[in-house]
Amino acid sequence: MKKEDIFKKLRSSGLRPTKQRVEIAKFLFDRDKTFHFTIEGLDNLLAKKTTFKFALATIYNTVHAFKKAGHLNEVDVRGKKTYFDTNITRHHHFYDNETSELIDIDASEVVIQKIPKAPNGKKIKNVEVFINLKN
Amino acid sequence: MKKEDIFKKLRSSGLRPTKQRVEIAKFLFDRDKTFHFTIEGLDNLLAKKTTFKFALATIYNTVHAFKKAGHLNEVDVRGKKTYFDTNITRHHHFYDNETSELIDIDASEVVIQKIPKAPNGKKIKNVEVFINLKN
DNA sequence: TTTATAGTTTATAATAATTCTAAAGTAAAA
DNA sequence: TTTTACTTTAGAATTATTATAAACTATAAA
Repeated sequence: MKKEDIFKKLRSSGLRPTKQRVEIAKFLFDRDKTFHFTIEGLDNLLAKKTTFKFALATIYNTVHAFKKAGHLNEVDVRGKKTYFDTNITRHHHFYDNETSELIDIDASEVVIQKIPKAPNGKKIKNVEVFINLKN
Repeated sequence: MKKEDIFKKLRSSGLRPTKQRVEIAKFLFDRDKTFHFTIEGLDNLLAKKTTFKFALATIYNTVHAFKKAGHLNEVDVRGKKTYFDTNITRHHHFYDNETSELIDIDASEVVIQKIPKAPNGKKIKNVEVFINLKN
């Protein structure tokens, strides 16, 4: 992913391509596979993998800005920390309780035959399947 | 639900039937329909609906003791607060983002036709379907 | 029944994750 | 350039939850 593309990605979603945002975007989006993370985890990884120094608040700000712009998804996981996912397509998750690890499941791998209809006046926004794993 | 039954329920799961536990158990389990709550919500309701005074820590302790004993389930909901559910059978949920309300879906109302197999050496513990609602 | 003991409750302090604040810094517009 | 609006930052504040340790209480033992 070229620097220009990152700039475009940021600009097109109304985000100024600051040093911090570009570094974080490079780290998050320049990869082949989906990446799941918590803010704390991202903070640690950025500290290790980049020479740049980020305020924790900036990581919160940036991740939320990316999420708002649709570049990141938030995942429902039981527990205190919020998980994010670079996979923004509709998909599902395995969750390994032992390791607190999330694994993506492509939407095509889950077929639901029957589902109840939404209650009074409501509509179904989306259906998430969450598969808990054990050893 | 008679007081004796509550005593039994508590004793049989190794919990002394203290005043606090009996009151909270009555409030939680003596109802026809499933009840979903957060600790904060339960605290407010207990303050309104009972004459008894509970320390917040006791509510946390008690709810966790009930959960550990299998009388309550914890539900995965995005957000800071932990949700609990008096429905301890395997089931699914609607979640109404507008009102932060959970609605139970009976297991029989969801039929999944296809599901991926668990990764390397892991087993599937359970499958949760979470249906987000919109207006 | 008392007494002992082990489990409970309580107020408060501590912790953890996250958000807020306001000052200093920086990208882009004028 | 200069200005303006957006960003970053360190640290304070907030929120949900857990830990602590002293007072209390249900139960077992005498």
